[in-house]
Amino acid sequence: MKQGKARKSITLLDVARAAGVSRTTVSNAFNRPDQLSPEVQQRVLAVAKEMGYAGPNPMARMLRTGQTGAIGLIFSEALPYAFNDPVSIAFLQGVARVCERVKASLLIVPALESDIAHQTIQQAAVDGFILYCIPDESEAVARVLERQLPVVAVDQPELKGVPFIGIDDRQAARTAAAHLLSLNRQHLGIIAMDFHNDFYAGPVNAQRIERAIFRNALQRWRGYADAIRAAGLDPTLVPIEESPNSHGVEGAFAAAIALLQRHPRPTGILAMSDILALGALRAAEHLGLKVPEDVSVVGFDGIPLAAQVRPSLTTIQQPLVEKGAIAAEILLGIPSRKTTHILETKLVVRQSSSRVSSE
Amino acid sequence: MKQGKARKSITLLDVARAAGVSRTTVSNAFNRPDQLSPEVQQRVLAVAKEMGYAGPNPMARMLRTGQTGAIGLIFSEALPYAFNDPVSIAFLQGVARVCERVKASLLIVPALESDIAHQTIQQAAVDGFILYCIPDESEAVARVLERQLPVVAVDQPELKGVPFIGIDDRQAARTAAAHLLSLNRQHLGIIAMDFHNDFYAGPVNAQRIERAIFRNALQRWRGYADAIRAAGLDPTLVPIEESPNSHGVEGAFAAAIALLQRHPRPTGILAMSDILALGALRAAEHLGLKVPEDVSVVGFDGIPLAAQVRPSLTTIQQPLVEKGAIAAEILLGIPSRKTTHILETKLVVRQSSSRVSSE
DNA sequence: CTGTTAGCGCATTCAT
DNA sequence: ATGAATGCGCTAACAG
Repeated sequence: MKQGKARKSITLLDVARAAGVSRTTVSNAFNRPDQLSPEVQQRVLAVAKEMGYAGPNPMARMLRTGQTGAIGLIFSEALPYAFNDPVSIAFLQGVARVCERVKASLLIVPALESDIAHQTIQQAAVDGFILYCIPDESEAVARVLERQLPVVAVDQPELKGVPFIGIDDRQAARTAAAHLLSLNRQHLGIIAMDFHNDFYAGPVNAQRIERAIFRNALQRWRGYADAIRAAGLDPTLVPIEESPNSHGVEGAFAAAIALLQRHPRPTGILAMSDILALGALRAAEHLGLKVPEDVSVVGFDGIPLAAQVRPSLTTIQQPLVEKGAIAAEILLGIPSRKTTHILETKLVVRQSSSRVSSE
Repeated sequence: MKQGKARKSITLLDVARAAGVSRTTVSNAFNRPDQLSPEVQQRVLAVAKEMGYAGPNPMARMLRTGQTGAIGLIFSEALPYAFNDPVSIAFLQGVARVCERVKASLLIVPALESDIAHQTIQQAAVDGFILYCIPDESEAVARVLERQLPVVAVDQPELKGVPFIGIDDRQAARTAAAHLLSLNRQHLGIIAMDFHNDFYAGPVNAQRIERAIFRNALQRWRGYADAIRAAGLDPTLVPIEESPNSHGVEGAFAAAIALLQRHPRPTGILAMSDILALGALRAAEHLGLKVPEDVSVVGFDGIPLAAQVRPSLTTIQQPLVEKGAIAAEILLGIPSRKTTHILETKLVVRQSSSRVSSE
C-alpha cells in the first residue's frame, strides 16, 4: 500500500487538501469562525466530518498554544480515601462548579508516594495546580513548584508567593474547646486527625505534636490547648488519641473507646473533624453513655451529615465548598480575588453538647 | 536584549548545551536512565536542576509519543451533583484506585451541555474515555466516539464495539419488588430517578417512561413491573413519582410524601436508589408512619449509608466501587478482562422491610 | 553509550 | 478573506 498515510490519524492538512483549501483555513474553520465566510466554513466542517476528522489534535494544539484548559488538583491522601472523605468531596464540588462554569477540565493527579508524584506531576498537562492539604516538605510541593505554573494552596502549605485559602484553624478550635469548657465540662478528651502521614493510630505524645507535618491538626491542637489553658487547666494532661483520616469512622470509634474507658472518663470530647466526632457518638452509644448528658461531643468542619445524625453534632462550620470555588477562581485568573483568603468559621451548637446536668 | 531566548521557557536543548551533551542524552537522562552512564546522568540532572529545568515539557512529549497518561471521565450530571451522589463517588473511588496503581491521572471532563461537551471533549488530552451513565443520543457520546480513542461505558450507553460494565438492572429491580410483594404488601408506590434530563419532579405517566433516555431508570421500572405483573397486579396502576438525582434526599422526601398521602396509602415503597429510599424513610417518619410496619421500603445500589441509617435499609447491593475499577482496567488495557461485564447484585434485607403484621 | 536527523499536528505571523 | 512558512519541545530511529 502506498498511502501509509491513511493508517495514521488524519490531520488538518488532510482535511485542507480534501476541501481544496489551506491548512490555515481549516484551522480557522474550527477556531475562528469569524475569519472566513460562513459558506466556506460550512463546507470545510462538512468535509472534516465526512472524513472522520474530530477536530484539531489536542496535544498539538496545547504544544502550540501553551494552554491546556485543565487545572490539576493534588490531594494529600490516596485518592480512594480522599473520595471517602466528605470534607474533600465538598471541596471538590466547589472546584468542579467553577470548572464547569468556565469549561475547564479537572485533572486529579495521584501524588501520594514520592516516585508517583515525581512522574505524574511532571507529566500533568495543566495550566496550574491546586495543592490541597499538602505537607510543606513533601515531594509533591517540590515538584509542583518546579513546574513554574500558577499554584494555589488550600489549607497547606503556606508558601511565599503562593495564594492561600484556609481558615483560622487555631482560633476555630479554641472556640470549640471553649464551648465545652463553658458547659462546665472539665474532663476533656481529644480525638486528633493525622499529625503525620504514617497512619499511626493511638495515643499521642508531645513530641509527635511538635513535629507534626500537617498544619490543620497542629493548629487545631494548639487552639484546643489555648482554651484549656485559659480555663486554668493543663493541656498536656488532656488525653489525646490520633486516628488517621483514612481509617474513617471506624478508626475514630476505636479512638473514642480508648478515650472513654479512661479514668476519670472524659465528659467532653473534642474531635478534630466531624468524621472523628461521628465515631465518638457511636462509641458513646456502644458504651451505653448518653450524648450529650454523659459526654458531650464537638466536631469540626460542618459536613452535611453532622446536621442529620442523631444526636445532631455540634461543630465548627467552615465553608468547605467555597474553599474549592475560590481556589479554582484564583487559579483560573478570575479577577477581583485577593490572593489570600482566611474564611470565616462559626460554632454551630446542636444536640451533641450540653451543660453538665445535675451534680 | 539579545537573548530573547532567556525569557522563554528553558528546553531540553538548553540543558544539553549547558551540560555539553546532546539533546538525546538529556532526554535519556530523564526517561531512560539505563541508556547512559550513571555519572553522566547525574551530571545532566544536576545541570538541569541548577537551570531550573523541570523535566520534559508534557505537551511536547504527548504530541511526540501520542500518550497522555490520563484517562477521561464523563459524568451524566453536572459535576457538583455527581460529587454529591454516593453512587457516583463510589464509582469514582474504583476508578481512582486503579489510576493510582498505574500512575495514571484522571481527567474529569465537564460535558453536561452540548456546547461544553463539544469543546471540552474535543480538547481533552487523554488516552481514553469512560462514559458513566450517559444517554445514548447525547452530544457527549457523539463527541467521544469522534475522538476515536478507547472508550468504555458504564451503565449506559450500550454501543456496539464499546466495552460495557453494568448490572442486570431489570432483574435486580424485579427481585426488589418481588421481595416486597412476598411480604404480602400489595399496595406499592414507586419513587423513580431521572427518566429524562429535564429535572422534572412529580408523577410519571406511561409516555414519559416509554421515551426514557436513561437506561437505569427504565430497566428498573421494567423490573418492578415484571414482578408486579407476576403477582397478578397491574403495574400501570402503581403510583410512581419521579425525583431527580440532583434533588437529593430532599426531593425524594417530597416525592415520598406525595406517594404516602394517596389512598389507599402504599404499604410498600420501591425506590430506584438508596438516596431516594432515604427520602422515603424521612417522609414516613414525618407522617408518623412506622417503618417497616406501616410501610416497608426497599432501595437500590447498596451505598454504605444504607446500612447505617435507622431503620437500616433493605436494598439491592451492587458492586459500585468494582464497576469503576473494572472500567479503568479495561481502558488502561490491563489484560484478562472481558469486554462486557454484567456484575452480580444481591438483595440485602435489613430493617426497612418486613411482612405485613397482624391483619 | 552517545549524537544526528526527522517529524508529531498545530496556530500564527505575514503576505497576498 | 485566504495561503505559505515557521517552529512550539520533544522522542525514536538510526548511525557512529
